[in-house]
Amino acid sequence: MSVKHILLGILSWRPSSGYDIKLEVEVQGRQMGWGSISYGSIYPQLKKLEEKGLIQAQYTEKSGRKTTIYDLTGKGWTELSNWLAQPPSYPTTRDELYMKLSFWETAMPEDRHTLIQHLELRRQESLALLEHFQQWINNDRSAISEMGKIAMEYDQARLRLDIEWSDRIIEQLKQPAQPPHQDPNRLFEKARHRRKCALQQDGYKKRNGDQPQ
Amino acid sequence: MSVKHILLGILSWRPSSGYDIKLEVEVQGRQMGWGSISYGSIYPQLKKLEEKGLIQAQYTEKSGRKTTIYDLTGKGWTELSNWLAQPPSYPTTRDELYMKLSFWETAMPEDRHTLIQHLELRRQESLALLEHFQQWINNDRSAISEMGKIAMEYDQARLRLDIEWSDRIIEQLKQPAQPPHQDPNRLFEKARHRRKCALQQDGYKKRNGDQPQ
DNA sequence: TTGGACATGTAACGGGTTACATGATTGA
DNA sequence: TCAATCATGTAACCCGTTACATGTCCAA
Repeated sequence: MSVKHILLGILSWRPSSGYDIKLEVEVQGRQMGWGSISYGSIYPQLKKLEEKGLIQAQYTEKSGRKTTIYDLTGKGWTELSNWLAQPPSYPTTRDELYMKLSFWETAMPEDRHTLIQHLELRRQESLALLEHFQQWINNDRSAISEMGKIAMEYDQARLRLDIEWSDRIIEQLKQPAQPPHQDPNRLFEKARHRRKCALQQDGYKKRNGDQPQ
Repeated sequence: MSVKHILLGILSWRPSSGYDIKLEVEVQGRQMGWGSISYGSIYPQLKKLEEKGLIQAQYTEKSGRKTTIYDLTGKGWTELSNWLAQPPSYPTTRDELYMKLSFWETAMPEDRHTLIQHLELRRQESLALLEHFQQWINNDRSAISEMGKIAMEYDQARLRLDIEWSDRIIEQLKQPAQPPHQDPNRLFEKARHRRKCALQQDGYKKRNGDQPQ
């Protein structure tokens, strides 16, 4: 889950410097849905892993520049295996768009246009990622294992679903607003009222130069 | 993206105490893919939001117990709207299973069984979540907006895809191992060799009581 | 009368990013 | 010679969780 394991994993592919790792994560991470990892995270962690004897430094020259290449030790390989054998925890995604979708009705029901823009942005980003993928998977430069391929195909399927749903939601948002699917306690009505009152009161305060507290 | 906005969002649904919010996030968060938020995060943040004048406390009695109910102020509502109007950032998911899938080939290619177990666990978890959803969406107790419904349907579609793919991958893993999809530099071969050497060397050290460093 | 839900808090810690600092090499 | 890339690091900070502390009310 942590940077530590990602580093061990990347080093299992090939011996690398901190700089290499950063680049690798930048590229691979794009696919995998993790963003990049900062140097402030990588270098200290590499030191720690070396102290623990999980990786080993080798000071070499690489095209004229000196760099420190790390590789896994036996202990490192077994540590990596142990981690892989642990049952993975269920992923949690904090999708800002999804959250905004859930709060939209109470906070700004009158403005469907902005929400459509958000969805179009998302659609476009997913599409870009999908294309990036499609050219990656057969680029003949990168090593892709049997499982790596499966994982990528799965990712592509997910992206296609995302795009499909973006379209579907945009379509619906262009139609006139529907009443809530269900609302046994008239919550949305109340929320709208609370909002109106709160905004009015605020306006009143401003007009009279009232300071809160 | 932060706790702050989630709190404002939840409070837009209905005025709530810190305790209420925790419960709400527990239930809703299940669906939405965010986990829960700790009290250590909620209460201090509520104080801060009150200081900033985004929310307002009201000390009341609720079925015999005194609680502090917060509600949005006008300023709070506009802050929430402003946030909603910001283009959402593309979500990053750190899926441990996905990562393990990518590292599996180099670190433990011989053990496909454990990986199958991971996938079966994932399949089962996704299925449970899907069922939870299906009963939620028509429970006639919760308020579900037009967009909330769409979001949930999208989630269900995603979960069904996840389950479908778990099955597909499990199926493939039960077949004999395939060679890499592509590997122009014989990376996987090399990795296997590096691993073997590293483990042997480690074994050697142990046999001779050699201390690292 | 006791355990469990309700209810609120805080201090220490952890894991990460940001921003900053430094310097070597290379190609335009 | 100057900008870009390669390369490594650190200190301050941010945001959140964990663990702990405290107390009330209700039902079995």
